[in-house]
Amino acid sequence: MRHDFKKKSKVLLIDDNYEHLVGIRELLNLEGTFDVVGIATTVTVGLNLIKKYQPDIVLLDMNMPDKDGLQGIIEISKLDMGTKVLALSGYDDADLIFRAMKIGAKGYVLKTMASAQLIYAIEEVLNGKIYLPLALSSRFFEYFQQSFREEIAKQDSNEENLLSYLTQREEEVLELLTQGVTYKGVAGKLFISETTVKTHVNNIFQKLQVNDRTQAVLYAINNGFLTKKGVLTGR
Amino acid sequence: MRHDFKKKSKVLLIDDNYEHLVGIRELLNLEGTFDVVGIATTVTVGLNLIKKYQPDIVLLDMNMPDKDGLQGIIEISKLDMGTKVLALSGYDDADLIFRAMKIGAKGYVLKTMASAQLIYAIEEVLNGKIYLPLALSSRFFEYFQQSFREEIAKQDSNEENLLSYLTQREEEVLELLTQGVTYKGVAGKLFISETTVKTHVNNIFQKLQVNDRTQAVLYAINNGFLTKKGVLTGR
DNA sequence: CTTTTTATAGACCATTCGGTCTAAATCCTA
DNA sequence: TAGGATTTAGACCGAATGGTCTATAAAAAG
Repeated sequence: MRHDFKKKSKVLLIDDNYEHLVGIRELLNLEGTFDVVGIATTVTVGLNLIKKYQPDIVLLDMNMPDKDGLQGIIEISKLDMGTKVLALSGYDDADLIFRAMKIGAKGYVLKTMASAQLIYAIEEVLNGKIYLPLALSSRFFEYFQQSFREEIAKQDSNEENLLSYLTQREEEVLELLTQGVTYKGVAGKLFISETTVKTHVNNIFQKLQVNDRTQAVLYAINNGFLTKKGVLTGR
Repeated sequence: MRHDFKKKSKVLLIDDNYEHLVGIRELLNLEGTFDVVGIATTVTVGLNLIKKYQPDIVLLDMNMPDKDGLQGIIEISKLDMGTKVLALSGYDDADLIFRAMKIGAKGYVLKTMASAQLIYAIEEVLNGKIYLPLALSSRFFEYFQQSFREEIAKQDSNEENLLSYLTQREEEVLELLTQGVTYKGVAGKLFISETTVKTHVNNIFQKLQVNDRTQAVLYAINNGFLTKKGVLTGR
């Protein structure tokens, strides 16, 4: 399903570089299928224009003087108007790309890109797709995998993961501990005596080599206990 | 920099469907630039072949009988031989794609794809790149953004986040609590009396509406306290 | 220049938690 | 079936934690 042909798509531009701003506006106007409803050189002004004109898409420069471009994306999405954000930047900073995509940008393009590519990116995003140039998506994936590397290393290391020494029952107890339940509470939920819970908990401490419940909970969280349980699925 | 021309790249195939396995082998042999050093119909056998032949790349079917394909990726990377994994699957399951990429797959291709595309994907991965067909990378990004949506929602909701009521000092104390430090420990680290720490902690409990330190720590973790502090950056 | 907030700290007490020891019933395995 | 692991549970004690109240000095807000 391609986007609506009858109405021109409403576009809003936010960039602190006025020359660039006007340049893009001219480019989009020449294209004929876009209606640039507003331009802004600050995020704050841009947000007000978005509220007023309800554009379909916003081209947002990541390097803004008044506010962080990332914060801009968050605030636009908080308006909850379904406005799509295409991030613009001069640099192919992997971390920036990752964070922009993470908080909901529909695409990320470099200012150095050919104008035809920019047009294409805008159209793709308007059609509900996500646009990342090949080079940037590579950077993205590298960063993505890197950021999960340590996390994975912990979870898959069956040999070093002290959690694997826990018995079934101890896991159940630990799971309740990670929900902030007290001895009494655990006893009630598992239908066993409070003393028994204490015994289990003490054994857990021994196995995880910690001294108190807080440390046990932290160990569990930092070593994939919850993700294994499916409590935090999707992460 | 393209990959080495002098030596053929060593490829290993793991797929429980023998017909498919042989088909791909023929395809790669015909291509002439690949050396299929082994084929396996189970992950376990595949792992042994990898140890023996040290292939440059492994084409790994995600839908295996003996072990999960995801587990296969993890175990291959645990061999720590730099073996690249190209995931094969019959379905474009967003969750599966996401998880495969998360744990380090260098690419993901559908079995229904044209053989020329498969060849291309293998070459890209061998050249150190990451290959995802456009359609799949869209699915990936959708899933990616979806999985971070709730997390973001919490962190940016300044209005509902009880953490914002904490004073500077209380935040410092809470940060130490999230490291499993005791009253005595906090007192020592902040150079204040133990009583003072208790006062702060009690105030924190009031503000976060919890009853004990474990619950406070859990609230902090679940509401972006650590990520704001930059402790878990990159996530 | 007041008022409020924040940071500090003590006293007191009840509750919870953690450590250790013992022990019985059950389950699993060799 | 004998031995080991698991789950259950009690007793006892000291240490840590949580609740409440009061109070002072400094800092921030008005």
